[in-house]
Amino acid sequence: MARRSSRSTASVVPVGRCCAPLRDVTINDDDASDLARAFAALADPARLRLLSLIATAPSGEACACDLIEPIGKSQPTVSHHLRVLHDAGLIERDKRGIWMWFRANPTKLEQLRAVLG
Amino acid sequence: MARRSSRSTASVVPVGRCCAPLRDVTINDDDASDLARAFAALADPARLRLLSLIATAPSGEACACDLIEPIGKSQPTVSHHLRVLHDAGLIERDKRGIWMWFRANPTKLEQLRAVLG
DNA sequence: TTGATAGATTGACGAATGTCGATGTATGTA
DNA sequence: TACATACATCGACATTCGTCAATCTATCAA
Repeated sequence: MARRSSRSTASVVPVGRCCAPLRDVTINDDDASDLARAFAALADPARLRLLSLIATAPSGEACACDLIEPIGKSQPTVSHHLRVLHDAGLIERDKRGIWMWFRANPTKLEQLRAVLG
Repeated sequence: MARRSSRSTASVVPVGRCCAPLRDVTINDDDASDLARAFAALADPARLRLLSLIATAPSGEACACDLIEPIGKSQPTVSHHLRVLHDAGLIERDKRGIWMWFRANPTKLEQLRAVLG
């Protein structure tokens, strides 16, 4: 689901292209690299907590300002992790006024689920 | 960390304990660390290919001897990656004669799927 | 314009990771 | 016994990663 603004909030990793379940077809090298990047974004406790905090937010989105304290790391560190999640396509972001709002990208999550299926 | 193996085939990370879907309940720090370790095992192209090669093997299992050439890395490197997958609980292993046989652990894969759901 | 606030970026650092050659350890065979 | 094979472990190295203090940029209000 895309964004087409020029200051794009586009993610670095394409969403929804790859792949069949790992057990169905042997994955090739390129797809493996793309997928590995996505899983790498999930390979950190702080990022899993961020994703969970965002995904469980009542409105479906969370402001960065509300994510720093529960994570217990510095603002630059949280900003870095949010960037990694965004680059991996796992979250989308939207600046409104001074605040940056984040929401989970269910399409990407479903893609990863499919690979493990 | 490295419980310097006895001969146990037990995985380091417990299987099937954690967790509810990330979007249902905000994950706590301990569960996030466990999960991050599992996803870290998937965060490398060589390991994803190994897992896929094993999971797509006609008999459901693959010998290490047949995994080195398709990965295109040295024998110690492949051995290392197989160990990481095993420690994460993603594959099981079984030594028969001279050969070490590996198969995917569907329970662990399903656990990770559930977290992303 | 000035000041305050939210968040991103930079630069530096130690820790963790991927890789391979060399070597060690089982297992099977002659 | 001696030797070959399959795999694991060790030691070393370059690269990547997580982290924070300092700094920069954008937005809004007075």
